[in-house]
Amino acid sequence: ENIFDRSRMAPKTPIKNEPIDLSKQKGCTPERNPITPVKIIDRPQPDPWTPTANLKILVSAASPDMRDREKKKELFRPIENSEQSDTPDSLQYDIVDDSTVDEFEKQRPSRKQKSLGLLCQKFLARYPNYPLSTEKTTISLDEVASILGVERRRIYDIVNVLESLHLVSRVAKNQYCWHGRHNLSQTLKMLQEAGELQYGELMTSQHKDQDLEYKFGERKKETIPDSEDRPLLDFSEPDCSSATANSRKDKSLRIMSQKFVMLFLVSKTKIVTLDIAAKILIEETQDTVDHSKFKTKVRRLYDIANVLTSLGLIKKVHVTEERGRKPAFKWIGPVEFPEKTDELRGHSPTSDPLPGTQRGASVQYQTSVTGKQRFTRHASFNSAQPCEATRRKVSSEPNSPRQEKQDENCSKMINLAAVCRQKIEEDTGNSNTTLPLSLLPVPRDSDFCVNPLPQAVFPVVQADVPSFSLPVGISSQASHPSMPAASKTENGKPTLIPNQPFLCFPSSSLFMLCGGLQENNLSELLPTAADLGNRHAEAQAAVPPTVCQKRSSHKCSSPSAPVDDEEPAVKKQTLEHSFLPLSLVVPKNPSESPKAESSPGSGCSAAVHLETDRFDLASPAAPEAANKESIKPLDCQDQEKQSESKDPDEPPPGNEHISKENANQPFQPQYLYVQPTAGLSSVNFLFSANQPPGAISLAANQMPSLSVPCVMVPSAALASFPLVCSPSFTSSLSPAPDGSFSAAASTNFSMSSLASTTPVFISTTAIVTPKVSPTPSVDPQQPPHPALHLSPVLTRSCSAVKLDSPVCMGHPVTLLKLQQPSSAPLTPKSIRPAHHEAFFKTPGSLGDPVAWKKNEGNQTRNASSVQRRLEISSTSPD
DNA sequence: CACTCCCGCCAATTA
DNA sequence: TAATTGGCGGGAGTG
Repeated sequence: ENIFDRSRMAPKTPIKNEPIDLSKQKGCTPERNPITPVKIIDRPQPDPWTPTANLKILVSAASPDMRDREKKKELFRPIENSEQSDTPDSLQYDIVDDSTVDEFEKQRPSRKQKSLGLLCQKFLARYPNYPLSTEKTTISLDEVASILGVERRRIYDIVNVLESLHLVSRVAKNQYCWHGRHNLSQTLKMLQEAGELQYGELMTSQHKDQDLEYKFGERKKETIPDSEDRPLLDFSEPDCSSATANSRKDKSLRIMSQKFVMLFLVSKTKIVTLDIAAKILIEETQDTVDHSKFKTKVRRLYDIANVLTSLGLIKKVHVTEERGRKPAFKWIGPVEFPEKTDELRGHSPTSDPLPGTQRGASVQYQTSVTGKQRFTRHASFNSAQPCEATRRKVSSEPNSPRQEKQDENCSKMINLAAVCRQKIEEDTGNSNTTLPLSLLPVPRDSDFCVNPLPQAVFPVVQADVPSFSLPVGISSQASHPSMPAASKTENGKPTLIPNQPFLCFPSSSLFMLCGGLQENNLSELLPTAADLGNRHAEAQAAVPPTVCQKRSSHKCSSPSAPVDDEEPAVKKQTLEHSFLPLSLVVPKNPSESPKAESSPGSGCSAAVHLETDRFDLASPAAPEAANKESIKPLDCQDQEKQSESKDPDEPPPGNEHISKENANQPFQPQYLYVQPTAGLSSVNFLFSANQPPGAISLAANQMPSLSVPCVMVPSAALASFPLVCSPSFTSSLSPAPDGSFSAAASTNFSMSSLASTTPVFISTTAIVTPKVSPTPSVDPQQPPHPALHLSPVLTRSCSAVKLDSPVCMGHPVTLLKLQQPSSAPLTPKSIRPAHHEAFFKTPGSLGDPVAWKKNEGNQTRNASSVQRRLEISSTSPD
């Protein structure tokens, strides 16, 4: 009801009997006072107050009961359906009201008065739709239950649905955090996308609902489980989830709710009949569905529908078909989301007139900046929370900031990945190509990270554009809400992102990821960087829109995370050997730096690890991410050595440290070049091995977030491209015009090693396209850019990515092997180990092996990816 | 009678 | 073991 205007928010309030305890509303905005007789109808009525309204008000004032009545009416009326009208309705509505009003007997609490819908309204009335970000409103189940005069059970029903839409998130036992609708659109967008993947075909293929039905029958099998069971939107971490995963927890209401919403979003008509929804939602095959199950499902759908209705997202209608009239619900919530995901999806980029990147970016940017809350950064996003399991465990503690970051990071990373991927495809022209990384957020996978990222968000780089760069989120957004500046993408120009360490070279499908060297500084830098970035961006025009943040850590992981380092390490190694044929190129500086010392091999391994591992992991999030500060050099020997000279352990105070280096010796970044292996055929990765301490770090715990400046180059590309990337990116990126940067820049080229391999150059300096005017120098002091961290998330995303990412749809993507513990072939099937399956299964799916298999196409792949995820998680624990 | 969907048992999970 | 969560379905209101 209140959805649209907050101004009107106040409403309903007083619940019938109970005295409300305002105190409990911790965060509530002051404004809300009770009572507005709101009648809002679906239609946006600018001015709520109609003559009738006044009347109503009076009435309500007079008696609470009356008020209730009114509410009910309001609530239900719209539902009552009618096909719809727009304005007229309201009028009628009012009229009707009056007439009918009397009928309602007030006293006895009719069933309706106890309806979930009404209850939900009351519930919602207590919290602002758009709470100030500053205030965190916590919801105590007990309190609410008592206030609303209902049993807790009912509150769960409401909260679960709200949680599925991320309007609230569970913080701890009995405690939920109210986020409001800030992220609703993002969530919906995600759902829509996810829905398209899952049900899209259905919908598209047939327009009619009826058809859908039929199709469903067939399709149901296919649609399966994996995705289904897990909360699509929950951006939880996969890993975690896997562990506990299946329990009923994530099973029903939440997921059902999301699926239900997805159906609406996917449906052209925006109308979904209950029975169809029920059928679709029933995991089992349709045929098997026993009636009882169906009935149960329907019951649940009503529950959900009531809540959604209260949220103003749907309304009840009836559709008449041959068979008669069937109950149905119509989506009345937002339909269009800011960006179309499609762009990402695959549509040929080329066709895009604008440089997608920019465009998308800009959009996103705006979005984020503006009203919507940056999905990325918004705290509320946290809701995204890590997998439930995890969450719950942690439940006692309120969301840690970390989580937030992670989420954000995840999303950013994903975006980035998506971009890259797309880019690759574009450049390559070959969609089929297997990409080493599939960064795209897959809906299924999305569980983990995906937040809100609307794919659309990703800026897609257009072919025309020479290069694009993605800014990686810098520090956690939290710290910088203002990231926006960075995001502008003004033109497609090259690449540098102010904050962002990643560079992608469009041209040859090369992607460069450049990390600012020092993470440490990031935090500090960011702000500055951002500013600079803006300017810079403007000046240069190439601004990356997305906000990828630098790193992400999983909340799960804590720095101290228990996770065994070793295992991951082991895995990594294994992987290395088996999978990655790496050729490491370590360019050393001719210069003095001792760092160079590291042997390529070592470097490689380290680097590799980083990459690989993180693919999944759940491990502890690298703490580093969390703080910019602490990232230390990884285990890389190289670094260590390097660091030794400096102080390995100590993360240099960043700036100084850096400055020194720059001054004295240019950085010499080492890059690891990963040859395309079977799996990776299309892309090569270059990671710089020697970074200043800050640059690459593997967290000790495996969580390594990788903050590495790295370059990914498609193998093909290598041949042709000369790519230059400066690890120290800073200069280029950072806006700082000062010339500090210069030193570093020119210095290192270590062509030699690279040369052997390819024509690619990586230089310390950032040399990018011409456009980027390298502003000469950045302050050495300010390490302009945060190093890029591949957050676990990212990694994970990579690994996790399904073969078919939604985005890719058609293109099978190969997962990075890195993740795989074993050298097994990449094929999806082979990949999944039996035991994994177990994890994978959802209650529903479990039973039906056949179904499982059936899912071949996408499903299978998905499954595999999922499994993979699971696997990892499972293994590590072991 | 068909829809809705409230109610609350009771199992799974957590604390 | 106690408390939370939440699946589930009987069966009661409503129209």
